[in-house]
Amino acid sequence: MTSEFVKKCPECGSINLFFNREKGEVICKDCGLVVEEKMIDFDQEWRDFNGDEGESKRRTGAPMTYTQYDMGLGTEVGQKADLYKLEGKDKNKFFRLRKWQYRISTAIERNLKLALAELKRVSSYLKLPKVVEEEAARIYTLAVQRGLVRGRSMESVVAGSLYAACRRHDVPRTLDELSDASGIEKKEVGRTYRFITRELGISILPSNPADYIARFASSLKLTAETQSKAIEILEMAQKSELTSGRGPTGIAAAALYVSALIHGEKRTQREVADVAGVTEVTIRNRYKELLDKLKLEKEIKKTKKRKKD
DNA sequence: AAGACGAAAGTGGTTGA
DNA sequence: TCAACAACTTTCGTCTT
Repeated sequence: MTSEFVKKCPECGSINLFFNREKGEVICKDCGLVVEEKMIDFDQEWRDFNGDEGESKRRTGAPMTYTQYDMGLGTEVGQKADLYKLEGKDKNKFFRLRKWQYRISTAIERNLKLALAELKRVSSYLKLPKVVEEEAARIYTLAVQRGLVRGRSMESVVAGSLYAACRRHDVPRTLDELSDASGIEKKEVGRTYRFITRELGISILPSNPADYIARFASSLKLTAETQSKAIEILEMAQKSELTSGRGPTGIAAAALYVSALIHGEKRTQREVADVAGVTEVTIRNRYKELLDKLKLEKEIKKTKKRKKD
């Protein structure tokens, strides 16, 4: 559909891409190829296309975006160099667009400034890495350009963008955490998230339970061994097809719970449930499934015996 | 007394007609 | 657009440690 979100380096296939904010470039960390450039300058206003009608250059997903940027229709509409290239109808269109740009740009600019401030606030509250913040800013900017904010609160779109950025960078935060940090209702965050990812054609892999383990484990002060055991359990669970369709956090929590039992670092279901943001019941269900399919009872009994000694 | 367990009813979201 | 459905939650009573 759209090529605005390059996921892999076309040269070497690496997914290790780096987004340089100042230069507005996406660079492949592995081979150094500039994958995308002139994408977004965050200090620049962008025009809104809502006013355009008919044969307008509405952004409907075709990768025209940056081409239009190159036509000089960004902030500085009306550079002489651009005028030379245009004649007749194009010229009229050019002026029409410039008028719109002028009229709307201040509103967009103000919106973006506010939004990016909010984004920074939430992001730092959640201690998110810089790349995620930048990705979120990029997503948000795209959303604004497409007029996706209309009818939604700015904050919720910010939260949705952040959530999407987290997912894309495998640093998942739960919807609850986003909700808590942004003050937006959980379901609203989820809804906007789905909406903008669909509209922008961003593909997101279903999040991997293993990504949650490290964070949960450290909240629970569990040892590294317990952690890696939990990941082991997760892998086995995945092979037994216990993971598909279930909430990743619940599975991660259950794996941690079991693994803690095995290593004699028992935590209550309540404790684990709290840090994972699920209920005890969910942990119990997952836990039971894990025991059923993965014959882990023995290992747990072993630790129990060892305790007696 | 606290934690673990499980049943039952409710919620919000997805799917397929 | 609506109903069926799966996953998850809430609530509550019972069992175990």
